Amino acid sequence: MDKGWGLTLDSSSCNYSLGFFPSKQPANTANTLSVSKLNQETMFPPGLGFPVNLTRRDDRLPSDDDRVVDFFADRNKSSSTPSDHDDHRRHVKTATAGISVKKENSHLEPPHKSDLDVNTGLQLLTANTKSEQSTVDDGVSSDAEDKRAKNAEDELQRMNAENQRLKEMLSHVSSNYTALQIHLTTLMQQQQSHRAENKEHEVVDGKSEEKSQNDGVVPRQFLDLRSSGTGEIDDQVSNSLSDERTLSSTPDQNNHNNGKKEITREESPDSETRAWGPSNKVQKLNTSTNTDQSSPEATMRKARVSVRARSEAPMISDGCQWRKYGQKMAKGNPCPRAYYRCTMAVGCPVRKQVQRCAEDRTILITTYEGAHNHPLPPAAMAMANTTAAAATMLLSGSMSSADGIMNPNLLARAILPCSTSLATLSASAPFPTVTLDLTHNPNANPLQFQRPQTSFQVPFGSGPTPAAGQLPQVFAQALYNQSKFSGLQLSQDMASSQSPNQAPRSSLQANQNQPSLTDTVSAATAAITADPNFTAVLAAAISSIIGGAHPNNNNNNSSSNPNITNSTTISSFSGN
DNA sequence: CGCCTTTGACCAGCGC
DNA sequence: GCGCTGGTCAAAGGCG
Repeated sequence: MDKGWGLTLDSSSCNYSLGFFPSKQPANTANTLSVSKLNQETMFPPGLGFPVNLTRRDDRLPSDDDRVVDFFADRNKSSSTPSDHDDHRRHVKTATAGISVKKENSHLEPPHKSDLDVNTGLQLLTANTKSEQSTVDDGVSSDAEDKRAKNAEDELQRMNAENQRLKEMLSHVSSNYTALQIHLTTLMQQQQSHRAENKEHEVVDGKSEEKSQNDGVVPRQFLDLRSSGTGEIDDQVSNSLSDERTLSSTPDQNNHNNGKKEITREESPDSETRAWGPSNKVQKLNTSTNTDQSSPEATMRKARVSVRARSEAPMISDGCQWRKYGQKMAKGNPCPRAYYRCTMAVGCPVRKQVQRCAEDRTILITTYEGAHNHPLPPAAMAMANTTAAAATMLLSGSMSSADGIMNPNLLARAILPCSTSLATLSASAPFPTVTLDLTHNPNANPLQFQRPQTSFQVPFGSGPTPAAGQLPQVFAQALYNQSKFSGLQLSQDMASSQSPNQAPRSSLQANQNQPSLTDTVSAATAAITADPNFTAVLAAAISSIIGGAHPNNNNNNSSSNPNITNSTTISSFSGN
């Protein structure tokens, strides 16, 4: 494995890891920061675009290496009375503050005892308490109590010191991330200026690039921050980003798509892209001031994600609870448009419109607006994170563009980098809108695929009808397509037919040529998409990588879903 | 009884 | 200013 950012999925330990891999390091020895699926409080610190292994130990959850749990187990065996046991439990919980950080073979600094396992002290405490217990049993009184108090005090001090060290580690990681982000921004700016000089060339290159995209040969690896030996950001990403800017700045380039409805500025006569609520102000806002950008909620409220999916049901099942508050006949569409608001929490700003497509009434157009301000059930995480990520990228893309115009190609490919025909941006609409066209789904349902050895269960909530439950399928299909082009590599038994050294592009070809591998990929995709934490990680990663993304995504806390039974390494960030 | 849908009224923005 | 349109509100009624 080369140097760069990567995401590893270790389902055997129920961990996702997103980290920076120094050169030639296997994933499991990389300087990764892992997110424990078992912990309910997986954190995505606002300043950090990637998850940090700052997890809270939960003694209700079993873990092989959780020495807190082990300690309690020992206490359960040796404790004389329940009250005594509870006292010890409280004591230890207070001492450890319930926070542990595990760093795997850090290359940033020499391994430290506390880095390897913060709970080491607990072993000592266990030994101490055990010896104390026997002492008490022998009838020796005051000296033992003093000794115990002293030991407890020492432990408290030690834990405080450990906590301090952990804080330093966190700030160190945070500063590293900030430095990387600044570096990325600088490189992108340099590339952009460089590309601007060669704009004439870009016009020509743009044609060939568009052709390649239409052929579906050249993937956009939107999470590929793999870098060269000096830790610099891959040129491909920078080129890609600057290419996008160049292309978007020349609208004519977007029309070289053989008449297909591709990533273009949507000239939709459909009224679905019209103003929505206070959105009528948007045109003013676009032309006058962007003061609302200072308000994340306001901007999130404006960004809209429209999903087109085939469904016979009146409304797709996305896991959320909605209340219909209005229905209108929209111009140009004989089908009424229904307005829903999220009722999973009081004051949740998320709304959605549901309307059938005028041209094809089997297509249900669902437009989401806003970000949930409450925890979501697992069934709702996929959709919520997808829309939130799309909205975040839409806004961040529009803000980060040099000319102040959002970058449709980049954004659409960031959402669905594999299939440019699936994502459409509407710049003409009052609101910046991402349209995910998920109606092109000729393949079999990957979620229904089952490997002989492994069976993946999909936790998405099924709708009242099969059609109503189709949405996760199309999302999985979209991700499946993405995986085909982003070099999704499966390790061990998941992809035994593929060499681990195989280049991602080769894996692309392998995917196209080998049905078995395609099935494997689809199965893995199903498993991955079935897990809401993955989408959370993905959304956070996307948000952080695209740059300046609004980190206040509330969709990062979800319950675990340890359905994946294989150890899978996603090297979709690998590129060349 | 509480929650939900229905549906007409109301409001705001935009174009003529 | 007026009409059109999109979006929201809220009263009324239905349903479990």
